Amino acid sequence: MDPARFTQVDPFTWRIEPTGAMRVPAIIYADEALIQGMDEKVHLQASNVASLPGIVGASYAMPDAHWGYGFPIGGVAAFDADHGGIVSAGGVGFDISCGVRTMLTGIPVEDLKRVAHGLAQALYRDIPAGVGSESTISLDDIEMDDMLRGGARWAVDRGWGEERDLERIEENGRMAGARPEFVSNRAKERQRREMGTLGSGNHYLEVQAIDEIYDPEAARIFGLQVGEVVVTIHCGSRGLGHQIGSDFLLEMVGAAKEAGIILPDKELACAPINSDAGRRYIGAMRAGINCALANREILGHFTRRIFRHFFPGNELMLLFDVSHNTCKVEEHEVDGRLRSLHVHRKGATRALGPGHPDLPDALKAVGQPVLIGGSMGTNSYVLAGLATSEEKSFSSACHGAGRALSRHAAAKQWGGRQVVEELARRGIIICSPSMRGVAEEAPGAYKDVGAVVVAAEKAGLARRVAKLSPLVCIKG
DNA sequence: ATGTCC
Repeated sequence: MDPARFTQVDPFTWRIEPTGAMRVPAIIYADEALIQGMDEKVHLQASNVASLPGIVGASYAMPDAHWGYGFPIGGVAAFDADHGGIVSAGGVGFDISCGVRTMLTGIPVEDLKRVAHGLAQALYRDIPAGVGSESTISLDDIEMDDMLRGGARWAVDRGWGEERDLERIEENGRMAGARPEFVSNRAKERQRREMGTLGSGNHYLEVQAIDEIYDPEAARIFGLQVGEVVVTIHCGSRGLGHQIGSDFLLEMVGAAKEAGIILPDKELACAPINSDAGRRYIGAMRAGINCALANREILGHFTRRIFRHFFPGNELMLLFDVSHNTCKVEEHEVDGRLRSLHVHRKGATRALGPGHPDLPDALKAVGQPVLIGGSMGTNSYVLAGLATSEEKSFSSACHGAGRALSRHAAAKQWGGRQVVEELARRGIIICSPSMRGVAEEAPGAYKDVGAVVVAAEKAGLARRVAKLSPLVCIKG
């Protein structure tokens, strides 16, 4: 995008003044190079979101923002129910509660490398990955509803996780207010055999080395040490979340019309928070959040089992589990007044600063771990929340590198085998059921995640704590 | 993202 289309507030803040139907400004956090490389559609989509009823503050886009369905991916927007605020399925995203968890192994990189090939094979064999992948777990109707109400808490109670994980998961592992009765039977049917599966696209399980520490005090509290290994899992609510999104997108087109909301783009379909469709979506979406939390907890459990086979007695400690596709009710200070807002984060990570009451005691001094997934074969980062992000982005930060090339363009440019071989030469083991998928996820198809996290840090959204590099990647 | 178009 042409930087001249913005009012530059500071080197990392770019503002679109309200024009036409926009009720508030749109604000993008990025450096000039990221703005120049950013999808043209982000300007339009962030402006469109700013026109929706009840929006508070501004429509925000993170440094990794790119074109999405209606709302940009990397978008943050908060709405006030008492001022006609809306909720939008497209503002959450199709993969409800897609997110990242990182687990600490305490294993030195040298020890891991000795068993890397066997470990990769075992992970690939036991972690179902790819489109339509199914696990050995099958849920009947009662179990399904228990899972949708209980999230990771349910998984722990069923023996697929550990009690102490829960305080390291957003919402302590269980999203309150979930309403399984508002989730369609079709959505539940799709999920019946998909618990504990990775899915496809940009989802992965990665064994990573801690390469560099930027903030020694935060790293110490997070338990991150250079030369040790961590495991990061990126996935979401699989078929169930996707079906909830599809069901309600359709319904919200009608709901918006009924409420007299003029949509600049049909993909912004939404419903007033205080409406039947709005309330039902929120209840169903929260059930979708629990599905994703349970899914990542089960995947963590499978991972522990495999690691213990190679490293007897090893305990994988959960650093944190955080979503980047949600709509959550949160208290935020706006113009000196505390307001209850429905905060949509679509491809944006919650990033609570130090001292936030929702953080576990052990993390209060440094702030929330903000887990930034790189693309396959590139670095990932662990950031920590900053107090400044509260007023800048309703306590949100970026979520990953963001695509530079479309899936189609990437598949035209590279072959899957070629990508696997090139990464193997750099000592990175890739296992995937889909060579087409590997080509689409080639490192060159993504922006530089390093530039994204520096921009997030300089903009005051979150600060860098550690850099991770991949050793083994199980790719969906 | 997604039983990648019921």
